[in-house]
Amino acid sequence: MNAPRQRRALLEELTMQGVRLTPQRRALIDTLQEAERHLDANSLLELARQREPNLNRATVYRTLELLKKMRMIDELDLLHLEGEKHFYEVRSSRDHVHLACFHCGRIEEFSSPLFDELKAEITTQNGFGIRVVRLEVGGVCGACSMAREETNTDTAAGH
Amino acid sequence: MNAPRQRRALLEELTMQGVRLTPQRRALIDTLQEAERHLDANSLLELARQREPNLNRATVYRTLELLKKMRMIDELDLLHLEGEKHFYEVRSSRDHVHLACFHCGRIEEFSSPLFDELKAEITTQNGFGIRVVRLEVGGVCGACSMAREETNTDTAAGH
DNA sequence: CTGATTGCAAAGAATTTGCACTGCT
DNA sequence: AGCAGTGCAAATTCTTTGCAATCAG
Repeated sequence: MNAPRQRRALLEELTMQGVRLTPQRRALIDTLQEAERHLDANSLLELARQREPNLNRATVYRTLELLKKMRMIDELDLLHLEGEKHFYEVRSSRDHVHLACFHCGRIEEFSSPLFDELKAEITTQNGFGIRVVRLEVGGVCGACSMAREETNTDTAAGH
Repeated sequence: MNAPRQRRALLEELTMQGVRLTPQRRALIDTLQEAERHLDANSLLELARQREPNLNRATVYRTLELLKKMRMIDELDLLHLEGEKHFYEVRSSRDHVHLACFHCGRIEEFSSPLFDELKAEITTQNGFGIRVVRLEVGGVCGACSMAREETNTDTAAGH
């Protein structure tokens, strides 16, 4: 019972800001909020069309731009694991690191007090007013590196 | 007396890895290393052509790909401050944050022990083998936010 | 000598834009 | 009713690719 509340909040926030609520936008926002993975523009289009068949690709980009500007979503690249697309996620209460595994392609999220401290440091030491933070890490995830070690016990070529 | 030494190191590293050293690659690597700002593929092409006029755009991309794979350069987006280009920098000894000012467009670099600790935490807590780290922060830099405050003392709209 | 590297030109992927029409508030 | 929002199709921007010619080691 959490997602519906959050969704309403987003939609309300938009109307409060004087943004018109069209069926297209509703479909896009609902889709973004219910997504279980990070969506790129194209997947978002396809998924949102299941709710609102009358939805154009250009509208997707325009809406993403809008939501980005209103700081309701964050844009990620996930280190270009697949092509040059961007991925989007609804802004959560807490910034987190994205760990992208080059091997299996999985994305882990990780938040830590150290991250928050680092942000605080940036603000105080540089007088920098943070609006967006994007921390992406690429490498080999725990599961994959274990799998690799097993494979490599006989070859002795550990990487 | 530092840059030349570093340059030799990069070129040597490449030959050691059995990579052929063409004039084109030399020009690209020299240009990257002597650059005072973050270069995108197109600026890199233009600058490197001053050294090696016989240099094609495709070669630029292929070389960047090579250097990325060999972990000699890092790729940045700088939060798409201008278009969707990528920017490149020679890997330095220490990872650092990129602070991109939405107002004046300047890029500040910032490194901190906290950042290193955070990376260590990612390794130990997640068993994640880090290969690339990209931390990009967007907002308003110190200089610009001071300038804004002055402008806003009479309007009282402090953001 | 020979396979890696390049140039060229064309293709591709992702995103943006101009304009007439539509529909939210 | 009026203007923000949309669809459509064309344009842009950035990057990749196939293939023949070239060159580094």
